[in-house]
Amino acid sequence: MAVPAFQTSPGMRDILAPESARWRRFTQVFADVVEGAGYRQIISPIMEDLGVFTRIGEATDVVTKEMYDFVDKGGRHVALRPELTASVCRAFVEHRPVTPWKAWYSGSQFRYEKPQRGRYRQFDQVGIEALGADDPYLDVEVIALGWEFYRRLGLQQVRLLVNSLGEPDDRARYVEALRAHFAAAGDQLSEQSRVTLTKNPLRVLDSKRREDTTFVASAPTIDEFWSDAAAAHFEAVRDGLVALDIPFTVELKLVRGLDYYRHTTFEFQGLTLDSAQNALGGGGRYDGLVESLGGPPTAGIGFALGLDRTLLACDDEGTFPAPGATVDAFVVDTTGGREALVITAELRAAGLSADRAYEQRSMKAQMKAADRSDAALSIIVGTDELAAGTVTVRPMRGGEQSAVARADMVTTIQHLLSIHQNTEA
RNA sequence: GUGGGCGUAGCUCAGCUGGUGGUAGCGCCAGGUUGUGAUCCUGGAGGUCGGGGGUUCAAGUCCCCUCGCUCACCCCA
Repeated sequence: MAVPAFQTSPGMRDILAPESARWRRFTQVFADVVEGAGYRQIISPIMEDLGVFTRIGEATDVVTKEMYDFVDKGGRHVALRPELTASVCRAFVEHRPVTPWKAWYSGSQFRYEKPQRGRYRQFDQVGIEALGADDPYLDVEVIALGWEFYRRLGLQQVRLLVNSLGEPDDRARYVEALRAHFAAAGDQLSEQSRVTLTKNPLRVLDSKRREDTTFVASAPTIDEFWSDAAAAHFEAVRDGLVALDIPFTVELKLVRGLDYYRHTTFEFQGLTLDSAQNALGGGGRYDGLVESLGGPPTAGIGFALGLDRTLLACDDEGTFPAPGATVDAFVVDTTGGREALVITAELRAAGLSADRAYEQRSMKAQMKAADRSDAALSIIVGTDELAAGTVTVRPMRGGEQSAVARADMVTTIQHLLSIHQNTEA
């Protein structure tokens, strides 16, 4: 038997440069936006007790069939986090920070699903959560930060959908109305939707099957069931969005997949992504989730934005490209490599980025490597330079090369780089 | 989880109805240029044709299984 060629597990992958640098920048841009609004980072464990996530809702697919759960060696039933809102609420209960508590996060999450483009078993999201404030204008702030993030990435083709699921009682009455409506359709409804109806009538609204479209279209809408308080809350949210000039569409049949939402829900759709995976991100208000995790009654709202799909949208719009990698200086040494070792260390100590070649390759090969590194300068050391105590500094993007005394090398290079930057700017 | 499509060098791909030695481009390495990259020329390395089994005188090409990717459903980021 030959040695097996290992591959990543299904739905999981390696992110190599330059895409990895793009991921890093993605998170950095997000952090800049939300830190500027008073949100502070939380780094939580990648797995939790299973119970933390079952509070998301026993009827959600995320809990019932997509959980990466197992029993560890201590007999604890744990799960890789399928989302981060529940973890953040668990942390809130555990640490009881002063409210309003505003946190942001980034990281991998796991759902055991059949992989598809833009849908992986290990996927990355960035998000924010604001706990302890029941204020419709906080809803607006949260939505606005998501909107601003897309703007910073350069995305234009994003649509914001908003809805309100009302208060728990409103929602319960609406669910009953939906159940009656779809039940009346009998077996004209698709078989799968009839199954969904028994578990979670709300999600029948999400069906994309042709048999269901007329019944979905004629279904009652949530606005008929809003209490006065719920209607007022949603009215304030819409008014706030208008005040901030954020365009939105009220979508009364917008049903998010997680059961804990009440009042405001919203979703950002990528208009260039015409596949079924067009949700770039979404969120909503989840007053009550903290309580279900053993904490005091606490209001909460937040969102999560998917990294993969957002980057696909960026690709489509030709924005936020992967940054190119470059280096200040590449050291070419034909005297054995010892000089290159010392010179790169000296340059790095001076705060410059420096790379070099290995294995004593030919000068031509080393120059080729210098070119490939996209270095601004190459620093050449041959037997002549070694004897004279100099190095040859060669600009790689045009200009004359020159001999420089070793003692003046760093300052000369710093000078050349600053000139170079000025001419490029 | 269900169904459709695909799987040939590091990458992008030729390979017609199974028939004599598996393409090409890019990339990589070396030489042309006894110290100078990005251009040009020449040469070279690199392939279990995803894996396994079967049909056949003969399989990259047909059949079955399997793995992976992809699209739709489901669901969602």
